[in-house]
Amino acid sequence: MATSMALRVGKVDRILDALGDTTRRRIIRLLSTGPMSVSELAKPLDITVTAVTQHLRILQSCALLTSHKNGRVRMCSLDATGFETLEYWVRDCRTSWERRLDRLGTILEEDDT
Amino acid sequence: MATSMALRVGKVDRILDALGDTTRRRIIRLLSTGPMSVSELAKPLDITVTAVTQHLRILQSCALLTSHKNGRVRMCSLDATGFETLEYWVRDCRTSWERRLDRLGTILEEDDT
DNA sequence: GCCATACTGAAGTCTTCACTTGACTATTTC
DNA sequence: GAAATAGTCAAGTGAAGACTTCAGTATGGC
Repeated sequence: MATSMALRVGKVDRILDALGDTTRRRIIRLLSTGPMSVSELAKPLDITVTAVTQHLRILQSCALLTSHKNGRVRMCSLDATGFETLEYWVRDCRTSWERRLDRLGTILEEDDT
Repeated sequence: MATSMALRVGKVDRILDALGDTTRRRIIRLLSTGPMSVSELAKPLDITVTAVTQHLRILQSCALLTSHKNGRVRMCSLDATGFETLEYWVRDCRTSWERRLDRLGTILEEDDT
């Protein structure tokens, strides 16, 4: 990222930055089948537990994931909070210009490439 | 990205990769107020038109954006298709383990960090 | 207590990808 | 037709960040 970024990024930006990585998406897919520990995640992903921890921190910081440590084992599960935030954004994003289309649809016509 | 990636990525993966960039999100926010040309986008973003074109290609390849060239001017607008795909994914993702929580909620209890 | 297990932290490497520049191809206007 | 405008293409640069390794800190079992 050559752009400034990180300077006052909102919730949604942090969520989309987090989801913009293959490994983190794979973590989410794994967890959608049920809670898993750090090393249980590392195995199928075929990366070190350190790498997993780093991803967990990011996913947790934008409320896509929660974890609680039980003894020496950290158990991870998905967090609805972040997904709800994202869902609202996507819907807003879609409807905002669908409304515009409705308004204009009857008035204008399009030309194609 | 040090991971292999790009080897058989699905629609949603492409969408989330696209949205995982600040500039592309800013393009989407600009377009949510109405269609704009390439150079109209470049101005507020404060990057070259070349850079904008590159982002447009990516956004278009995952159906977040459509454009039609009218003379020498390319007009860009958002495309509902990609956003719908994403909305479904987010919802699925959320509900999949909310159902699990419902099933387990009455049976087990949690312990905290 | 001692060894194994489960994870965390700091520091370094290496790849990807966002952006630029410079040259080129339409279109529009005069 | 020349000049200006709008955009595209190819190639190169720089930085962000996804990994790794190695060392360190709990916790659990013997």
